[in-house]
Amino acid sequence: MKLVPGPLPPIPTSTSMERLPLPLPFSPDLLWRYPLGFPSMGHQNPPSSPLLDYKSQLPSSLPSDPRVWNRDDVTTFLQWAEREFDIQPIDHDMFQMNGKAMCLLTRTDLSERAPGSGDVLHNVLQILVREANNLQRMLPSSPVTPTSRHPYPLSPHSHPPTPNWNILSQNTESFHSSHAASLAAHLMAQSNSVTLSPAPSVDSQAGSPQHADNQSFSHSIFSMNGSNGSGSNPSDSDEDGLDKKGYSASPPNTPSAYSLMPQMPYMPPRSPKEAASSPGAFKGTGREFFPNESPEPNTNGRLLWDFLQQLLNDPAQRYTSYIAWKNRDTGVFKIVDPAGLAKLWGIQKNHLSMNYDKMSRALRYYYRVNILRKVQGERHCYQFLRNPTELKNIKNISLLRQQMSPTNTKPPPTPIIPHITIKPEPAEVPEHEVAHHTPLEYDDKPTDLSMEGPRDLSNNTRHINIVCSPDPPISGPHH
DNA sequence: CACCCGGAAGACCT
DNA sequence: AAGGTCTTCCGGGT
Repeated sequence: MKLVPGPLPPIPTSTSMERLPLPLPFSPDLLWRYPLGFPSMGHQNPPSSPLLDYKSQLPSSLPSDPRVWNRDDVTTFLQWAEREFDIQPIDHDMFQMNGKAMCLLTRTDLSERAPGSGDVLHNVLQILVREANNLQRMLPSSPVTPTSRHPYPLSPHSHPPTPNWNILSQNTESFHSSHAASLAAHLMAQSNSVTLSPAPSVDSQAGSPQHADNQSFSHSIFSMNGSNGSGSNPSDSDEDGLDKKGYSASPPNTPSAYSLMPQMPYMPPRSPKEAASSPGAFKGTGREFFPNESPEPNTNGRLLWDFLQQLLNDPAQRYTSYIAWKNRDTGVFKIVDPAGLAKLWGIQKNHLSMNYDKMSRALRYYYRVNILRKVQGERHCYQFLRNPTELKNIKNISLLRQQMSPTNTKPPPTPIIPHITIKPEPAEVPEHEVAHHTPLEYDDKPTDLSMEGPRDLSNNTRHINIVCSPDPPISGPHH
C-alpha cells in the first residue's frame, strides 16, 4: 500500500476521507434511465400548462403513454399535433420510430426533425410521459417483471453508437426528490408496459436485442425504457438510491470506504471483501425492494464502470474533484484527479495499493468491450460507450461471448477503433435505424471482459466482432 | 516523465 | 470448478 502522496490524501486518514465524498444517495442509474423530465424529477412545471389539457384530447386510439406507441401511433400523434397546435406540417418520415424512441428525442432533436414544432412536440410528449408516470405510480405496484429488467439481452452488437446522454444531465439534480424513488419504482414497474424491445428491426440489423445497446446509446433506453427496458438497473439504483435518499448502497460500498466515509450508509459488510464486492450486500437492502428483480447483478459500485458512473452522476456533485463529465451527452468524462480517483477505487475494492496505473489498466480492459474508449489527445479523458443500463446488462456479456463463437467472430474490421468524433445523436431508438447509427463501424463489438475469450481472438486485439446473429440474442442462462 | 497500451499471470469473488 | 473482473507487473510507444 503505497499511499499516494498526492493531493489526495490517501485512504485511511480521516482527512483524506474528508475529501471523500459521501456515498451516493442513489444510484445514478436512474438518471440514465429516467432522464426525461419525469414527473417528479424535473421541475414540476411542464413547459406550458395548457398542454396538459391536450392529453385528454389525444386521439382515443392512442395509448396515454407515448412510450408504448408504435410507429403508427406516432404518426397519428403527429397528425393530431399538427391539427391541434396548428403547427407546420411535419415530415413524418423524420419520425419513423416508435413512441419510445420519439420520447427520447431531445427538444433539439425534435426541432431538427420538425422545425418550428419541436418545442411543442417536446412539451406535449413530456407532459404525456409525466402523466403516464404519475398514473403508473398510482397503480398497484406491478411486480417488476423480469422482462423489464432484461428486456433485451445485449446484442453482441451493440456498437456504441454515439451515445447521447444528455438526457441525464437534465434532471440530475432533481433526482433527489423523494419522488425519484417512487418514480423509479413504478417506472420500473411500468417497464412492462413499454415496449422494451426496440423494434425488431433493430434486432434484425443488429442482430440482437442489443439494440438495447444501440439504443441505449441513444439513450433510448433510459428514458423510456429505461424505465422499462432497462429495468435492470432500476433495481439497483432505484432501490437504493432513490428511496432512501441519502442513503444508498451505492458506490462506496467498500467496507473500507464505508467505514471511512461516515455518511455512507451501506450495508454492513459481512466480510471485508465481501462488502466491497459482493452484490449480496445489497440484497439485504435494496434488493428486496424489487422482489422479482431478476438476476440482474447488482453491481452497485462493485465494478469499475459502475463505480465511475456513480461518482460521475452523483447528484450532489461531490466527486467532481476526482472525476467529472466533460460532455455528458456523449459520455465523455475526465479523471480530474487520477491518483485520488484511483485511491477511491482502491478503497472501494479494498486494494489500498491501487494507483492510476493499475486502475487505468482496468479501464483499458473496457475498451475491448466497448464500454469505454479513450478520448485521444486528452489526458485522462475517456468516453463511456454504453449507458449504465446497458452496462448492467452487459453483465451478460459472457453470453455474448458464447454467442460469438470464435467462428462467428469475424476479423476485426478495423484494428483500431476509430476515434470517432462523437456527435450526439438524436435519441432515437428507431426501430431499424438504430443499426445504421453508427457510422463507423465500431465493429468492435463488445466482447467479454474476461480475458479468456479474447485470447482466441486475441489476435484481433481488442475488437471482436460479434457477428450479431440477428436473432436470438442471448437468452440463455448465463451460467 | 507521465501517459497510454496491451499481454500475461494471478487473486479474489460469485 | 469455472468463469468474471479486475489487480499487478511489465515492456514498449508517444
